[in-house]
Amino acid sequence: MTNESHWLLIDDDDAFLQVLARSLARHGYRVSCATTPVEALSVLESTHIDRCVLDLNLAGESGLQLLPELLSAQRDLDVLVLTGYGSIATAVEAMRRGAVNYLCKPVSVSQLINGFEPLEATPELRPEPPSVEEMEWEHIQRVLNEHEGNVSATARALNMHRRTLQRKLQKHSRWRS
Amino acid sequence: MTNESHWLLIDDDDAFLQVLARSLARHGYRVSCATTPVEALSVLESTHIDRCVLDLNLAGESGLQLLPELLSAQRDLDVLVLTGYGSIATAVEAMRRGAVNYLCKPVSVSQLINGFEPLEATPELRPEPPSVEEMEWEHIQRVLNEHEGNVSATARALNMHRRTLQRKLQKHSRWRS
DNA sequence: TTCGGGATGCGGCATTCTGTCTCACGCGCG
DNA sequence: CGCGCGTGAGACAGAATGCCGCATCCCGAA
Repeated sequence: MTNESHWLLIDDDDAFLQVLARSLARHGYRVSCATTPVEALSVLESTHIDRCVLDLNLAGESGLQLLPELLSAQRDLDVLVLTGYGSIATAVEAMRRGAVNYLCKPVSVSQLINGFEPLEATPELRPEPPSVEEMEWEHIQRVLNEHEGNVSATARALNMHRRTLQRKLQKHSRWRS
Repeated sequence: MTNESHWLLIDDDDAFLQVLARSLARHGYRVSCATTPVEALSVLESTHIDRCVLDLNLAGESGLQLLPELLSAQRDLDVLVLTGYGSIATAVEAMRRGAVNYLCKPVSVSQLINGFEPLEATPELRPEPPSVEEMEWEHIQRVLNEHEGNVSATARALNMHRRTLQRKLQKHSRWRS
């Protein structure tokens, strides 16, 4: 039962990329890596890819922007969006742009592989009230996204001090990555 | 410039349904309502619907389950999922099941209408800058209501200490009322 | 080119808020 | 009655916040 799927991993964190690539290779997959949008697109031009793992937090450009470009480069591509700081806003946006799934780090390799499977029986996923912290984080993400990552503008819009927002972002990025 | 779109609103909260229906009617839309899955499906059988607003928190059954049934009843239906407690998991699941968008209550009517627009037509709609404090308060109110005013239960659901919730409620009731 | 405005990251410090523990009280129930 | 549960509130250490400053960058106007 060999697996012929060819994966493309896109993430600006090289260490993470290598670890993940090794794990997938051990599962019998062919794996390519890219750390930048241009690199990813050039891979797609020369190779046929089955499954693509896209990190949203690419240095500089957002992976959200890259997603449609990937799909137009190869229409039958399955793209799974992976992110360190997940939010509903980016999740919906990613799905609307054609991702097949959206997961938050840290994920296990099996979760990742499973994430590409079509709608399996995922029953009883009923919404439960999120904690205020999750709520706050979601909201911050949304507004931050609206302001294109501008921390100062986001802090003003959120009516909170820039220093406070800074510290919140710091803490979350530590815990999530 | 009349608008011929026919909407179907599905929510088990009748009051919410009526308010929303009235607002949409004022915008020139034709609006039907349903409070149960069977009711919704029967509407779809007799009428052609353009836009469907589906609440995830239907009494008993999850709206997530109803979503594919709606789409199989009418294939060209645009379904926007609306939920009180948003989460990444349900958002992704809803999108995978064919929703065109996923929004969290409370939403304005303009947000709702805009949520049906395709991505290209969604430039920068930023009607209000919601502050993080307002967000927190809204959320606390909603969960408090859900727990019928039980402070202890609400604190547990919100993953915060009862004492802290107590103090927040106190402060708000003083300054606001 | 220089200059000014704005964004960012970070240190420090006084003030505020939160987590935790504690007690007292009320209420329904077997 | 005792028991469980919810509520309100005092006290105090530790964490978070508001607010100052300073040092970079980057970028568009002069």
